[in-house]
Amino acid sequence: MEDAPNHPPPDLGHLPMLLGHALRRAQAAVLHEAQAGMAELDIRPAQHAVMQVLHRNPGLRQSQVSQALGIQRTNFVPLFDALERRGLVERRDVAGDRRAKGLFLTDAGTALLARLDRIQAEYEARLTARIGPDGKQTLLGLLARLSDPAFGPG
Amino acid sequence: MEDAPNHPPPDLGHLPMLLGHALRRAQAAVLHEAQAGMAELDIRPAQHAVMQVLHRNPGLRQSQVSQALGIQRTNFVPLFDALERRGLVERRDVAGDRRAKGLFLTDAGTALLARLDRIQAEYEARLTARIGPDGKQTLLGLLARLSDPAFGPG
DNA sequence: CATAATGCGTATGTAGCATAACTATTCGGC
DNA sequence: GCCGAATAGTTATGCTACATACGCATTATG
Repeated sequence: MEDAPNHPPPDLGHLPMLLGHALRRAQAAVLHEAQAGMAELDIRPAQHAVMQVLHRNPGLRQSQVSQALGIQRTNFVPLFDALERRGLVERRDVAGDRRAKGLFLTDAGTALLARLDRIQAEYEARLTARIGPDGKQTLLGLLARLSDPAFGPG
Repeated sequence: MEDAPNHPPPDLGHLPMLLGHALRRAQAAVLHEAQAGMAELDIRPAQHAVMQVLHRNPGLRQSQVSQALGIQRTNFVPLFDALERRGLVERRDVAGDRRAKGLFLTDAGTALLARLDRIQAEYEARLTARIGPDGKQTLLGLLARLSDPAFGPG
């Protein structure tokens, strides 16, 4: 027959009721959609986020950007290197502290960011369509409380 | 001073309003908590899930288990190998199909699973406490709709 | 000025996820 | 019965994410 072999779906027990499991699956699905959209531009979501932060905060130090995004300083380096090799961003020396590097978007980076933002808006809209605007707000609130216990019932 | 340097928090723009971003952070936080609980037993969440499925569905094939959990067949092998080396599970030949292997928990595996389930219940309760039982149900519903578009508004 | 702390970078290891290719076995059509 | 397609499992490999330890230059502190 079509594609329904003798696979009676296994009994997953209460696994679908576990937050970790549901989160993992949802995150995988969403990530997949995000990557599909940006794959043609060869930019990963984390890199896009970096570019967005730099657009609003030119000159930030690496440690500030990576901390703001929850990326480890050490893993930030190759991620940013790849962007710099493509001429989308650059490190400039900081006046007054010769250790630090200020991070900036180039013109090419700013241009690409505009395209990325448009793509992002599209799939964000697709996702929102699945749960409705209210659902999205509710979801964001719940996720924030899970991420950061300090959020309380806010 | 303590640990409040001259870091004025960067402007993240609408990044916190993005589902992908919020999901990634929440998933990282929850995964961290899960791993912390099971680290002492040297079992990872995916392995625990496999054991749970086998407990309810003894004799399942590898492809069925991995498909049910959203793991690729190919990555399932080393994951299961590790469990088998520890004597927690086993592969048995299947009558009627010499290609297939039926998967089973051993007694040791069943015993360990009980401990894992208890640990899991604990941190699941901790997580639920952060958002309330209603919040959890709402969250699970929204995540399911994100994961699987077919879920519709059902 | 010696020492600690900071900002950045390198090296390394592990886990997760994905693809291609292989063996053994079973199935389908003839 | 035989041959090609499909299936179950496995191996090999690469890439990304994430974590830790360490080193180097520079700056801050006492």
